[in-house]
Amino acid sequence: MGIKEKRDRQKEEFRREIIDTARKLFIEEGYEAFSMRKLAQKMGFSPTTIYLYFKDKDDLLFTICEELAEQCLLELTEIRKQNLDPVKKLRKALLFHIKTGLENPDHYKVLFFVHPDIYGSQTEFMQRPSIARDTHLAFKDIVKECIDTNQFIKADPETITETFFVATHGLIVMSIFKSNYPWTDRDTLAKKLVNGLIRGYQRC
Amino acid sequence: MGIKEKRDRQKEEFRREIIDTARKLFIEEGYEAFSMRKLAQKMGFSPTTIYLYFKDKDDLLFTICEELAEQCLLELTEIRKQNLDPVKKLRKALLFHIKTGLENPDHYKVLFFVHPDIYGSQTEFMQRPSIARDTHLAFKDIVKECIDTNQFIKADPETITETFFVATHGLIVMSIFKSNYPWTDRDTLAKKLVNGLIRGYQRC
DNA sequence: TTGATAAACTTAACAGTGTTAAGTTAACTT
DNA sequence: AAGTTAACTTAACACTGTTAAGTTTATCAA
Repeated sequence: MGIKEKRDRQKEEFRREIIDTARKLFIEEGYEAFSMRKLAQKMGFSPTTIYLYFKDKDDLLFTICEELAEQCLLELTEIRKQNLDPVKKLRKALLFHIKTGLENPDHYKVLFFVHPDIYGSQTEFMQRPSIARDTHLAFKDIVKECIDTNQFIKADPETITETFFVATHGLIVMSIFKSNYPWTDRDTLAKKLVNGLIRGYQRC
Repeated sequence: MGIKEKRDRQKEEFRREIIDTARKLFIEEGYEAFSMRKLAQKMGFSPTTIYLYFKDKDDLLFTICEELAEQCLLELTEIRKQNLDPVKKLRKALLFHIKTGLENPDHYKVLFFVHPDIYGSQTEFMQRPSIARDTHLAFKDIVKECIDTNQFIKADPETITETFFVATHGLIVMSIFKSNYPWTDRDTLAKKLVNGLIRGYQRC
């Protein structure tokens, strides 16, 4: 059965080639201008061929974005391991989230604005392994540390995690979609937002 | 010149009819399913007719959304007038922003996710009158009040306004685009977010 | 080596989209 | 009544994602 395995590997390689070309096109042309036909042309294949490797456009785009999310998770795991004050870890993690979003606007758009229901309900999200789930859990663990060491006021870690997440998400999304906003320098605003939020939950 | 005025009025009325039908279709079918051709069919006209009244699709959709934004501004002005503690006013205003966004997801989507650069740069935004500008200024004024009465720490009102805005924006956007998120009850999260943020900027 | 089988890929089409140039009909003015 | 202008339509362009059906190519057994 050596030949079948070889074919499988070749198929896997071609899949990779599609992903890589798509990512390039996607970054070059941006979210709105990307199309399956353009991708096919760039690869020298007919558009239909791609459908033999990916269910549909969303499936392909999502695969690309999950690969980026994987890199983020790695960085986040790195921060968690550091021997730092949990609050400082949280600040780092939140600022990293913002930085990654701003540096990869197209990926971020796909990750949050196509396929509205890919992860399903909360239970489905938590049961099925995914990078998004692991990222969420990593964030939540840092928040938990802040609460357990009495640096944060007593509250539900899940709620606080979600609060932090939507806030930083808002900054990223606003910056990506309204290129002239915010008017305050983005780094300054990011710091103000993160510090403000943290202070809001810190014991004083 | 009575006849010309009459025609102008009729034209204005027809414009209104388009807006009203479009809004209905838009709310019924949602952001993704709306199309100029469907609208034209619903009105019993050819698609091209609409282009005699609106420059393009974005122009039409934006008109609809600005009308909703106008209602929001009215409510916001109402809150400002109330004889309340400025911090309480700010809390009310922010919660109202969230409420309006969640109750009008389709309008909110158009307002923030089509036509990325309609308002131009900061100077352009501040010079040209628009509902968006007035809303921003109303928010900023409440923030200013909080700082001037020494309830908030000393900081640039513009920066704090933007911080608050992007945070609440994030909650709305996340709720709209990911129907299964957040998992924490939306009202609870809205309160936690707003209270947390305010506490982060309050003197203690 | 030949014929059958299966995989890989393409053609052509469907059903849409926003938008515009050119043409037609209807209304008003002189 | 003839000319002008405004209102509206037809037909087309240039796209989009997606699929059913057909063709080519490669692998395998006889």
